[in-house]
Amino acid sequence: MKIKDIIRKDIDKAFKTLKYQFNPIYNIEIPKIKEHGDFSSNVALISNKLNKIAPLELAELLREKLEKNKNFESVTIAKPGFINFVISKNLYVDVLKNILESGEEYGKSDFGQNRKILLEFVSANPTGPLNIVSARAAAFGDTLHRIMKLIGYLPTREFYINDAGNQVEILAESIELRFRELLGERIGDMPMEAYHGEYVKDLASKLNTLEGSRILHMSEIERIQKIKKFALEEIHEMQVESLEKFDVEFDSWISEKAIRSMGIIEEVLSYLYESKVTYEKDDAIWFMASKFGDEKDRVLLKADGLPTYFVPDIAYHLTKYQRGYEEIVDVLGPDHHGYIPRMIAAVRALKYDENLLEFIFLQQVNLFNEGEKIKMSKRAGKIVTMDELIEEVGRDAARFFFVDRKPNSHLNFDLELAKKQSAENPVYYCQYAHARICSILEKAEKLGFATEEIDYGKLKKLNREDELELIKKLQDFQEILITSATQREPHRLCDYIKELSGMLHKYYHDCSIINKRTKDTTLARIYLILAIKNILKIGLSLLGVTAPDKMSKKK
RNA sequence: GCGCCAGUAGCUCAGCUGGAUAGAGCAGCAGCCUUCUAAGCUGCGGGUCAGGGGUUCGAAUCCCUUCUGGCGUACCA
Repeated sequence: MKIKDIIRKDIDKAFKTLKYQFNPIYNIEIPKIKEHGDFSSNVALISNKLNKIAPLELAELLREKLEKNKNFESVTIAKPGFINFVISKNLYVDVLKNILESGEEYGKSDFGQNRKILLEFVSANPTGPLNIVSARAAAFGDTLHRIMKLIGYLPTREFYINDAGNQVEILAESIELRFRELLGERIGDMPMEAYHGEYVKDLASKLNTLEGSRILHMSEIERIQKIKKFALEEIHEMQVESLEKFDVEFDSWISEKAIRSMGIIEEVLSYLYESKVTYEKDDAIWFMASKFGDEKDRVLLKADGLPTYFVPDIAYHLTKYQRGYEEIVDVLGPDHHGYIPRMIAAVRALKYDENLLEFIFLQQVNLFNEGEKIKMSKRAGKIVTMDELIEEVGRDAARFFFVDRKPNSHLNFDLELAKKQSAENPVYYCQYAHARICSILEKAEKLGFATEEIDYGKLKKLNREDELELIKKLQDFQEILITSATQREPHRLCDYIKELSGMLHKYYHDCSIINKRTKDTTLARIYLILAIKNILKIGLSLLGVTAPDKMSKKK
């Protein structure tokens, strides 16, 4: 049980003995200032309005009740009506014991109650290599997934492949042009709308190896079909490989083509027709999105009779509901927010619960090189790919860096800086903390301190203020996991790891852990850093970052 | 024009969903290696939380408004 939960229980109990109304939505937090105790609650302030009693008086009544509780060393009240707690050392010891006993399993909980959550992320167009934005999405989504899984949710990672649209046609045509060029034809300049990246040439060349010139003898339709199929497979494989390098896997790949062929589109359309929320105008079929909160109506079927992108997307979202997910999370790029109202409108029209559906926007990634912003354009072929990024800064740094900020903040990434100053990247700071502990443990082992069997009685020896602060920090880990998952803000975990690492580095400097003369204290300290190591390792692995035992020395 | 996101130290960003004296990391300056790795630690300077109103015991956080930046506003996907 978390310390905060223990305190909450005690406060609730104390409150019930008083004859006052109380507001259960109060906070328990770790105050910024040490003088305010280990933990602090605003329960008296919050409940103030429900009663005709001054918050300070109410706090005093509570204090009198809580003071007798053995969980607390002291309970005091402060200014407007805070109640501040200094907790008993037994609670600290319990925290450490718990971490050490659980080992790598620590952090596991049933908080999520096996709720089925769909996480859709990346979902990049199958028209080229994954770019930086996809890399951010991959790191974000995957970490969120790992955290959710650990705390008892049942999350599914899903990638939606837009393999049925116009852009695939254009890709195939681009490849064909490069292919003809390869065989000696003069093609002149590539059309504006074509894909210009080098990978198009690579694909053309591979196509040549596989098929040779015989595909030129096929009919136009047959040929484009052939190239499309080839390109989709190749690019899919390329993307999967990039993701693998990033240590990101998906549980489910859903193809737009498959959705189209499953009859769901027809299902959606006929439902909408029957609900009388469509009409015909200018030879097109429209959905009355404005009746469901969107700013205007949207086209479902174009004048040429083909569905817009919107329709398969509705169908896709329908499958999310039909598959029984209790929370549906779409992680989207910054340029898609305009389409949310229409998707919600569609969900409403289909009579599904829009509250299950949630959108997260990852803001754009601005790449800088030597202080200059790099313009990216997929079609023009000017693009820094995910592979290039991993190549340059490494997987650990890239993953950490992408998760280490709020999702809806823009991300400025200076490649040159990341390369030059890789040693100053926060990820090294955290990894070093882990490696540092390993090296202390190595020394301890050489000196004959056994760590296989832990004598929990020794933990009482931890008395230093920084040691208790460290334990306090450790006990916060589970809560960080929960808020990271429920708020969809895994950057909180990065912050936490950075802070814990900082505390460890400082502790290392202020206190020599191994001291042959005070064996018991040394053992207790070893147990403490073992617990820290455990948390660092778990935390880093949730981020997809390695926790090395050694760092090679900087020269 | 309308909509979404943002605006916090010179730079990059946190700020636990309304708490007490707003914090890190870079960059700058000054120190710390015979010791468990100096990829580290300590100290100093640096702020009108974009501006202005409001809500209340209490606001960087919530509401209104102005300004600035990014993105969106297709019978493209």
